[in-house]
Amino acid sequence: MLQDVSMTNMSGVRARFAPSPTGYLHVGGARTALFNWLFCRRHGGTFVLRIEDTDILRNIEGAEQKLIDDLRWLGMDYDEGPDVGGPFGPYRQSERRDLYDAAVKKLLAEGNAYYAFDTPEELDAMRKAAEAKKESFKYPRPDPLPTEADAARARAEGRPVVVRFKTPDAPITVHDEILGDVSFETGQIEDLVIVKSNGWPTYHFAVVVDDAEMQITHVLRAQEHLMNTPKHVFIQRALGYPTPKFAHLPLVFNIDGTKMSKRDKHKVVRTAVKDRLKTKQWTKETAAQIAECRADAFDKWLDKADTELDMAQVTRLAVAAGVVIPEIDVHDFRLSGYLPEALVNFVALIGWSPKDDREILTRQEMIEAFRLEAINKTAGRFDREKLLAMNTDYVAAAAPDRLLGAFRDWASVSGSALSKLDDAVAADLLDACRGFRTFRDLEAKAGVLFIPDHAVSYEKESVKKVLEKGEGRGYQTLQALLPQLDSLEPWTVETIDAFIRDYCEQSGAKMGDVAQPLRVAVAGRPVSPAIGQTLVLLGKSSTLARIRRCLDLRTRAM
RNA sequence: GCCCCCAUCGUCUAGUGGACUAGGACACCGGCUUUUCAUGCCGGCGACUGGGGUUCGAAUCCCCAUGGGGGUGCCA
Repeated sequence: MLQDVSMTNMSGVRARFAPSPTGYLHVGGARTALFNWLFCRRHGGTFVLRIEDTDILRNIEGAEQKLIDDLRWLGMDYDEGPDVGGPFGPYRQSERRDLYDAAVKKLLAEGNAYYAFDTPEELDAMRKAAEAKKESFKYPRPDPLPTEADAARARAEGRPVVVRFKTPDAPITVHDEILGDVSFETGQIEDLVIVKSNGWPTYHFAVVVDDAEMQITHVLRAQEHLMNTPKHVFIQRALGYPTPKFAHLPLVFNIDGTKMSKRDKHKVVRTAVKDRLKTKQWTKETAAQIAECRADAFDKWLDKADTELDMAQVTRLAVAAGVVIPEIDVHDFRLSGYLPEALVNFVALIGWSPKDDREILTRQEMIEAFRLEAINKTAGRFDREKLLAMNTDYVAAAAPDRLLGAFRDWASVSGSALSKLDDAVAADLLDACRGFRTFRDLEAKAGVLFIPDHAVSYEKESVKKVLEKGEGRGYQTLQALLPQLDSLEPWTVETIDAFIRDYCEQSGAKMGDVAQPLRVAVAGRPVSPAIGQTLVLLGKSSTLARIRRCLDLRTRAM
């Protein structure tokens, strides 16, 4: 097994991405995964996916699969992981309990760890007391240390029994590949819990054991873990493990500098809903009806309890209030119709740069240019505008096949009605909409062409402006156009465009005087692809049917 | 409070003592293209947090201040 690994991994680099299965992959997590992936690919190393599911209560059913799907969508393949196996498995911490148990046993036996029996309430009280005295709380190490017998007695009494690491009384300096040396004085680090009262290891302990057991050489993780590093190094030393190289990545924030969090989704919708309530457009009852939830749940949600409503309910409120829920998870961007390669490129540029003026880079170019030393120390902000611009560039530059494939993926994942189009029509649609920014935008622009003719609704303003104005000049144009379009053969972009041009020449009308009435008649609003493309996408019979219906609706209204 | 990290246009960044009147991209503003909406093209605006050093010379090195952020859990 080990020989097998060394044959394909000349550099010996082994890095991992270690998410906990609590939901979809967050863009911040995706960036961490990406840097690990780029680093491994750059050095011909091995990229490992490990699921950190030691907090049994927080694990969410199906989250692991979602994580894997998102990683795959982004194109980050891993060499070892829960679903692909590998020589250092299993790759779920919940399946590695024996390893942790053996390690604690060793620590306990050598006097590097000890039992503690405090209840959460007692700990809380100690922390509060310290805070009241403006002191920083540090767990008071008992002297003498409790014995195995003490632990047995505590268990018998029903007290919680945890194991704490006996942090050495020594200063420590850890080297970070990005930040340089970071020093901590003696006594700065408390005796942290390494085994919970339910017997499972804490993150700090499991991560150390697994990184060593999996022979991880480089730990690239978010900077929020910097303060954990000395703890981990102390534990590594006590266990006789080598210390991997650390690289703490700068954090990623929202554009306003706040932390990117799933709560932002609720926040945006809550603000919009409160606005509706304030302006009396909605009452709490109507809002609860829109959300399809109980009134008390709605009240609680409004009062900042995010967990009271689920995303489906919040989404209904967002749609009704006309606000867009911000994308936070990778999956959100997928649903919004972004290209994974654009997201990857964009995210790579937060905290890293190839050190020249290139911004659009292929995966291969990123791999070749990737250096740990080129990673910034400064936190970055997630600028959606720039992502959008980058996605627009990627869409414009994508090969037709690739674009079609991505469109198909988006249509099926998002459940768009456009998923029913056959390849030829979808390709025409993509072509007709050139310049679109996301697939969602494309749907907004041309989706109406693929609904039943009788379902087209007419935007009042547009009808007034384009059709009714000037004593119904727009309608008159449609009347004149109708029989001629009816006899137009064949029905192609070229023939339609030529026809409209001729019509304009003969009648002295401007292009807009003809195209706009047609557009509104056919789409219900003044927005659609170029008129020739629009009509071809629609097909001749639907075009005629929609124009007739438009005219008909007018007579009925009069 | 205590500990730790960071600091160039609004945002992402280039810059590692002289080539800096600080470069690029996004956003913004103005113009052009256009049958709509977009796209595209051209131009413009716009930054070294402050103060002390070091040096012939500092965006670049050091110190202090200020600001921002992270940590301070039987979460990861």
